[in-house]
Amino acid sequence: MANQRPALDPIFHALADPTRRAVIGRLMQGAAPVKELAQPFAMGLPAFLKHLGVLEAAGLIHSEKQGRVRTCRVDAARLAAAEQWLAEQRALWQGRADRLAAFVESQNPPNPPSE
Amino acid sequence: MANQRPALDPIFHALADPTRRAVIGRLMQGAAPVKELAQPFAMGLPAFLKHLGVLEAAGLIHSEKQGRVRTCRVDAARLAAAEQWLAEQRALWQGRADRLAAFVESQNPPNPPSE
DNA sequence: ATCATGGTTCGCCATATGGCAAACCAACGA
DNA sequence: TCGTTGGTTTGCCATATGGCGAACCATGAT
Repeated sequence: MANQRPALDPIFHALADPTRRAVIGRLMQGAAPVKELAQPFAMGLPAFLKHLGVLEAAGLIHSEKQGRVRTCRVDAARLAAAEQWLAEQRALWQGRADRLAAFVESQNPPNPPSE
Repeated sequence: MANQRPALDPIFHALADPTRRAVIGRLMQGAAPVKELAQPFAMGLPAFLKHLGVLEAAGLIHSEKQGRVRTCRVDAARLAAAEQWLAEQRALWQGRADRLAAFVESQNPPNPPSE
């Protein structure tokens, strides 16, 4: 389950777009063909296919074509890789000595350690 | 506490670069001036300052200048925003009907939701 | 006053990104 | 067979990104 570290660059890049995040959100609820995925968006198919290409290049989705319909599904493990990097950073931050001090002297906390 | 949802686009975009992620990782261990942050990288200062600008535009870091030294510190809450989005997606995925079915299939059958 | 240091700004360039329109291909369905 | 549907490919364009070098400030040290 703890798969090797995939390239984070393309993963984060793929997530840095609302269209692509929406596609992820949709696919998290189940696989779907391209047309259905594209339907909520105003852009044309070519532009949308580029987004799918970015997602697939990042390994966040896989697609399979049967007949003339291409069905896409998400690869949750790749998303987890991004989440894991973030969790690691947070662990670093939480382990900091000055945070401990700041927590102790919580007189006027403008940024409490609330995740 | 429940911070409002910052724009995810610039956050993920800022993270989609190894230089910027390294800066984050460095700053997670404590604040640092620009020169020290830039030192590990091969690029020139102008290019590096652009990276800092991207990070700061995303709200991931703040910087403050005293004398001629600019000191940067990280804003962990912004990172948490990205982490939270990912966690939400994972929750969606874990709640999926077909995943539930796959699990139930080997345990006991409460009620299979149709799709 | 002068000089070194730490940043900053300013053009400039190559490439990547995100979008379009239009033509095209491959499978259904009638 | 022929039209429709679902995707794909092919230019093409505007803007953004990531890097450079060089000139430029402002502060701290000598």
